[in-house]
Amino acid sequence: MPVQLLKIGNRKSETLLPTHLQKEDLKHLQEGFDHTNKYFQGIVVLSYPLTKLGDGTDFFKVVLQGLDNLCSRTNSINILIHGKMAEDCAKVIRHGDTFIVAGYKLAKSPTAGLDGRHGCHLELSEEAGSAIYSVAPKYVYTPLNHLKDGTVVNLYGIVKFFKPPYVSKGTDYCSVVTLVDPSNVKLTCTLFNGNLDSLPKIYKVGDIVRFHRIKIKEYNGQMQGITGVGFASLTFDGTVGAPVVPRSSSKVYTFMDEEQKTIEELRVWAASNLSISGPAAKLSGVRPMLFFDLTCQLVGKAKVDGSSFLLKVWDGTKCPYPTWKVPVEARDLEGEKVVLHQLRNLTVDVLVYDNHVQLAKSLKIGSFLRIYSIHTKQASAVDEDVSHIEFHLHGGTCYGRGIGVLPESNLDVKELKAFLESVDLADSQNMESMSSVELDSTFNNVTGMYSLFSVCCYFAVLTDHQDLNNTELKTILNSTAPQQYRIRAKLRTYKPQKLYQSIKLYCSKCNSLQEVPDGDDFDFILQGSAVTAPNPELHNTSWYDSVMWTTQDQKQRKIAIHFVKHDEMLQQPEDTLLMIEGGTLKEVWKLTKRFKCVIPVRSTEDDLELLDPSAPFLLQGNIKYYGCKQCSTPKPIKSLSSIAAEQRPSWEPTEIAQVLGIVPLQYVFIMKFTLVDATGALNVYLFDYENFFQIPASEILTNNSLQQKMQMTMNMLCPPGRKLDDLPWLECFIKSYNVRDAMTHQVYYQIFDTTVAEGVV
DNA sequence: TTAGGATTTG
Repeated sequence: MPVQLLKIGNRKSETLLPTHLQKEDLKHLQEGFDHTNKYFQGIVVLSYPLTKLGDGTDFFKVVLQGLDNLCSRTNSINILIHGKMAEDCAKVIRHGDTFIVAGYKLAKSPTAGLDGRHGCHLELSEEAGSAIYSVAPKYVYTPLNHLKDGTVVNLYGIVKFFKPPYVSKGTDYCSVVTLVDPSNVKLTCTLFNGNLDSLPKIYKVGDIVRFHRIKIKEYNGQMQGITGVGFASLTFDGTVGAPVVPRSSSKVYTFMDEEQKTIEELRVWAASNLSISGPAAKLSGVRPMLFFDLTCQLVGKAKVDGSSFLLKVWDGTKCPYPTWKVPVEARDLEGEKVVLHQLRNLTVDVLVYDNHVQLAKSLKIGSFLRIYSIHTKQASAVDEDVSHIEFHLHGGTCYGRGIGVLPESNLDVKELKAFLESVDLADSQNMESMSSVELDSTFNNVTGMYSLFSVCCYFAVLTDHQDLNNTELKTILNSTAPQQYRIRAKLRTYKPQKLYQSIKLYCSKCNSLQEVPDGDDFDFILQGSAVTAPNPELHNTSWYDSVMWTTQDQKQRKIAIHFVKHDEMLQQPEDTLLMIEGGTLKEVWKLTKRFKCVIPVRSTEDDLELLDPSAPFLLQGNIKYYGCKQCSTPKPIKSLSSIAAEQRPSWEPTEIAQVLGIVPLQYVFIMKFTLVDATGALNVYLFDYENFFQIPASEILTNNSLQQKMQMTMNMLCPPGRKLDDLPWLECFIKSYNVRDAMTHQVYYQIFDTTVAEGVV
């Protein structure tokens, strides 16, 4: 049996001492007594190094002192541990810890005369059925505003700043960590250890740490933390609702309900009191002249010179600028040749300098890294017309500059891995994914634009009805509706010119169209609903768990989050639906980054309810889902529990809308195209969810690159500043239909079954 | 011992 951790106290999740065991006093540890169901408890006052006996078995000796008479030397007893148990015990035992031993054999101590300890010793081994329990000490944690010079304390803190471990100029690794806690006091800690694993495994600002036995010293008029004997740390993800799983710097640690509660409270405090930045930058989002943290996979590495080293990395997205390639000897480049070639358009070269070289050299190809504070530098080589972007990890550790290796269990790594597996490599090599800068420069340069069109042209392709022949526009204008046609025409102009204005919300039940509300409307509704405090009686039901806290600012706003459970368990954040009361727009937005679905709600006397019908009833990723005010008849929130009870709740917006009695509005593109051919001109409407542009209308408002893609498509269909003769041909299907009222009759035309695709002239 | 947060200038 390995050494078990035991907490003496009254909490339910503790490993309990078997009930048949009874405490034995030191004075009863005598030959002739029955020790079968007895245990002895004492404090470690001395331990000897682990050794091997003549027969090769491990042997470990500790001295335990009884609790009743702490001063007397005869109050201590030798404990001799053999075999596997000796090894286990040697790893965890620390001077001053309390241990319980049971199932021991008692024998006369041959050294009693010399060491003055108890006349008998206790022998333990796994084979003899012995057990050792380590009694978790009751730790006291000092708030950061109560630290005193020269003390050794235990503390919790939220990481406000950190330098990932780096090789110091001495013998150890060093990591600098600045913490903050609800007392709003900061503490910068300088942590040293020769073993990388013994330093806190901090991956991002906002992580929460628990430090044990950290030395407090005053330095430059401020308190400072520094590692000392027995320093140990645990690190946790700081996201509200994420699983509370400690990343440990030591093999054995205590972590129970009380600690879990502390972490959850700190997360909640941090969520409303600290501004922790949003999602990390991707290569597709980099701009010149900035510093950013990159989560990526290492594809290749090479020595460059004495003070710099090359890392070739990718994150599955394409940098929108031309990137530099650091020239290295082929024989110096480590990494799978085939992979390096396959990913050549997606990898970027990061040059690391000085103190980072040693760590960079030791990195394994394929490992997942977070490179902190990479500098993107704009530069141009003598023989290049356009500038390129360079990635540098400069020397030094300012601003946390450095490299961290992330384990595969890390949530960000899991997400990145899944994304990397989904990347279509063929896609990165064709023109469609030509970086936007390359395209921009093509468009800004007339010669370039024409040359692009001389080899390729964009036009609409027909997805069906291939049997239809082309009809001239004049013929269509002279025909009665309704009919369907295939046409070949040029796009002379279109409305709206500001493409984002083409997005509307459409109700398929009452056929109404409306503008997409802007963020301010939603913010206003959220502020209004925050006036009603969450009703605690509605918290923690059979199908959701609730947390509530009050902001520390003057408003003393109460926020409640209800995490919907599945099978009585909380799900992973990426699968979780949660409901929030009293949150601000920013807080709601932050939650959507981490959790699958967010539903803003407010309390009534007997159930939660949706906010005003003009607010989104659901947020998923970047998308806000709205319901039709006329057609919806909202049902109580508890109707959601029926989806939560499904075997695999998928949290589809349509399904959520249905159970909540909401008729969802759909995002659509509405545009007016003026088409011309040799015979006439025709105004045609585009009403489309996603087929025409191959872009979902729901995503375009929140996605810059999709907006760029749409603009590119329109520039292809209707190149600005071009004469009519030079416009590309567009083929599509249109249908005519009648709109009548008492006074008027009009024929309208609409594009259907048409998708924009690239075609060669 | 090391570093003690507060961007390199390749």
